[in-house]
Amino acid sequence: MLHVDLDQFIAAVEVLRRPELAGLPVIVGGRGDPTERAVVSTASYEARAFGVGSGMPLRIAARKAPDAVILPVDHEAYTEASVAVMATLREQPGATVQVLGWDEAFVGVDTDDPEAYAIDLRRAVLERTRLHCSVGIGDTLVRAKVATGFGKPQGMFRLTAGNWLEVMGHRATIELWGVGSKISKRLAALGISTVAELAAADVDLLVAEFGPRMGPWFRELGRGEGSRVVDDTEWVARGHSRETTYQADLVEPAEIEAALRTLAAAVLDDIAAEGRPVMRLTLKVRYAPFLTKTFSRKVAETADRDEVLAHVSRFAADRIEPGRPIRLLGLRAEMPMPDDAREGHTPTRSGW
DNA sequence: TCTGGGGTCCTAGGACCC
DNA sequence: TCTGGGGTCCTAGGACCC
Repeated sequence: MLHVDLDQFIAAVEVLRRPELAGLPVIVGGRGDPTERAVVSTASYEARAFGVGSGMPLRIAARKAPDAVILPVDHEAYTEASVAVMATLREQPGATVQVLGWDEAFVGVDTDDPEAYAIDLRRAVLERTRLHCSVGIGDTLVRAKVATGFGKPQGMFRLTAGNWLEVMGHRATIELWGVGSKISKRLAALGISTVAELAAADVDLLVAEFGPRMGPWFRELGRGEGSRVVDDTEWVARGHSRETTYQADLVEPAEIEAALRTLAAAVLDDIAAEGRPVMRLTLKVRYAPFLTKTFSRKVAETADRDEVLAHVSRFAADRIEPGRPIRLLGLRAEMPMPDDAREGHTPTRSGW
């Protein structure tokens, strides 16, 4: 199977509609104002050369690359480009497409020459959308996904059971898809630093540290093993959420109430658009400067807006500490899964 | 340097039931 | 004195990804 990942997707979309930006350091984030609380969504390769990367506070990015063009995030433009890319992938002969995000997807295909297929696919995406992508080829989803990193930019790479350990064995576990900084540190504390060590680790040791599901799963990850199935069943959201970081901390009860209503309205609009009820609410509060609390409450299934709003108000009154400055509020609502989806696999994580 | 926003899944521990 | 065992449901929190 193949994994397709667009190169510097967001920055590339911006450059397409402003050709004069080609070759310049471009940073996209927040409302495009580096004096605000916001972070970098994407930086062009030219901006990355200054040490700017995704997730970095916009203020810091602007300091590192003072001449960079800083643009606001434009979700609609990226969604539109993404739709065109995914449609192109689905048009490829024999392709099964599993979308992972705006700018990446797995493509399942039965072919004797995946490299030739990948070349055709990259050309088709470029012709249709003027966007460049990189392709990973693998015999499992994990190997295909990891392979893409070695193909970037504008290239391709193949990882299989045959060369996995040769290519990945000596690398740090954090280079695996699904191992982040915390897990890599916990693994290191167990004496497991490299992918090869993880692949050969004692599964009981991993179970004791990470539990009955994650333990064995991490060892599979070290071996590059996992699902070989590209799943194109339609995505059903488990929930919807909104969160906002306020430019000035909230203190007054009235402004907190108003902020919550704004969040709730947006979340309820998303859910109403799907015609589904609400089953559980999660409230997220970040007290200044950076203490984050989340609270979760199951509610009687309802599609009634006022009822949900009343739940949110009561919940907030119960949980939010009065008088303490609030930097962020978030609200997530979860929906019951439809019966047909509930039975199925979960494509993102346990599907590996 | 000071940390967005939208998602998913897993684990632990307490309450409760038989 | 020492205090079952299994199961489900619920909430809080952790970790990861794009």
